[in-house]
Amino acid sequence: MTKTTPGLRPQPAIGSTGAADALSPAGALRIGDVAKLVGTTPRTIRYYEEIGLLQESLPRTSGSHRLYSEEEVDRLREVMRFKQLLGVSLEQLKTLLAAEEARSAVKEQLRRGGVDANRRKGLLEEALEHVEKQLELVQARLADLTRLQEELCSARRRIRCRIEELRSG
Amino acid sequence: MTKTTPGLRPQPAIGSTGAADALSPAGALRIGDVAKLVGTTPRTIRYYEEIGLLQESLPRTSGSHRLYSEEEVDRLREVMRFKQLLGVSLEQLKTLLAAEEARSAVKEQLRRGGVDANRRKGLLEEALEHVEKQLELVQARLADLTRLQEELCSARRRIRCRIEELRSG
DNA sequence: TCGCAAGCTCACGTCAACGTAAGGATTGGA
DNA sequence: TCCAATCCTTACGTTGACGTGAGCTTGCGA
Repeated sequence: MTKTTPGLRPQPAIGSTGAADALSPAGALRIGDVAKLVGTTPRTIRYYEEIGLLQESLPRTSGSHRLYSEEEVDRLREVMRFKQLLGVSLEQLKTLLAAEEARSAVKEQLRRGGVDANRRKGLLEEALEHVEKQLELVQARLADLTRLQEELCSARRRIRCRIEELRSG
Repeated sequence: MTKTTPGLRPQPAIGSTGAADALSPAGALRIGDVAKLVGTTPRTIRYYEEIGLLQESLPRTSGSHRLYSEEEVDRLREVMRFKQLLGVSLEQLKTLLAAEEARSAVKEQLRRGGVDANRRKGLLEEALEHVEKQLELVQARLADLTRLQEELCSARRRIRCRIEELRSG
């Protein structure tokens, strides 16, 4: 706690330098605010954009400061969550999270009122595939972890039993 | 698949250059065999030894080739399992896996017939603490993964529903 | 209008976790 | 005995995932 403690945990605060709502697009956030919200650093966000894990954050401000919508914040949250829980590389995450892109493409198409049913169905099925792939991974990991947990529990039982033996025997 | 595909998956084979049982100590394995068994490389095993994650593999052959017992292979398996499932650094693993050391100390003491009950109890309680720490971590991870799984399941449901709507509506 | 915190773009630094190559010693089978 | 495969140590290279300035521009509260 010598410095200013950059804060690794997500901050519930929203306003960065005071009260700041309704910037250019509705509810746009700057990179520093986003970083605090999700518990990371601006550099990391830029890096994720650099390697194509996040889109290029268009549009920016009249200058060239990045602006983020709530959706993009959610996307970032997903990225970090999958990264932490599945322990996969960012490269793998790029393909794994293609689902989100399909989903947001669906939303986008919905908003524009484009009602090409075939195209929508295609996008939905694509999204479905990706989600199923994610599920497979998550469930495989869950199975492994559950086995590990069981083994640890029985190890704990055995140890407790031995201690008990020593105490009474 | 252009090169020789070093083989990342654990091999069920045991004999390395043919049939090799009963070397110096009973059932001793050489580093290459161990690597194949657990699905890694000799370099990695040496590295783990170098940073103190594995003990120094004593004794060696009359030359200075490392020899491993089944116990040491199991230890390595544990290391890799925790690493993959918990996604922690090797440094953290060093403290986290101290449990195994306590447990093997107990076994060691048992084999030697040393029946200092107090010492044994101490070791057992130490092992218990470590196992409980491991369990906490595993269970926390399990909880997070379970939530993620549920969310993915409901996302899947929603997508399927929409596809169905498109099909019949 | 001014000032300063926060952003931007290079570009180099870093740290963990190994890979890889060099040069030589060991092993176990033919 | 001999030799190809394996192993040894030492040391430098690499890759992913950011950290850390430098030098400059922007945003915004006083």
